[in-house]
Amino acid sequence: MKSEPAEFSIDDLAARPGQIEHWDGVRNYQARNMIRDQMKVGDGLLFYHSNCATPGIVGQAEICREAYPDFTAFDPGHPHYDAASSLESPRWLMVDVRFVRKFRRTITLAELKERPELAGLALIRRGNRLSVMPVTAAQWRFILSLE
DNA sequence: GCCAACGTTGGC
DNA sequence: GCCAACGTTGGC
Repeated sequence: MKSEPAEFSIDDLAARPGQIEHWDGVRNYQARNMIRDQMKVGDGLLFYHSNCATPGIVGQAEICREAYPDFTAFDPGHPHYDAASSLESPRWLMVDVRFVRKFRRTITLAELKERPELAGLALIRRGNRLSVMPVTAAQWRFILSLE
């Protein structure tokens, strides 16, 4: 799962009460469907810092609440407001995530790209800008071994 | 700041 | 349904 560290970093997550935060702001249908259909309590996730000096994977968290309406879409004053989403028929969903650990170092995007074992990783496939992407068990293990 | 690679919008 | 215009993402 991607986040711009200037907006919300892994350190921000670690500093939250209970080290839990709702993952709001996903406004892409493909990403929403993954949130809705695939994320289960206890699933691990890799926390990726995007749009920053050193983009890369910085740590690990886990899903602690399954999909529910993204309430930031209901607030006209919120940057993620969407008039087409309502309490009765919510268009956008989010999960809650819990901090697990921060890596000793950032596993950089450049490094991920040069590893043949990760050639199929959704994150590095051309043009993939989704904020939420799947990781296979083998990719997961390999990425953790890089730390 | 540039620009590729998207996704969305809306006229037709 | 097509597609041009536009907006966004995000690496570099």
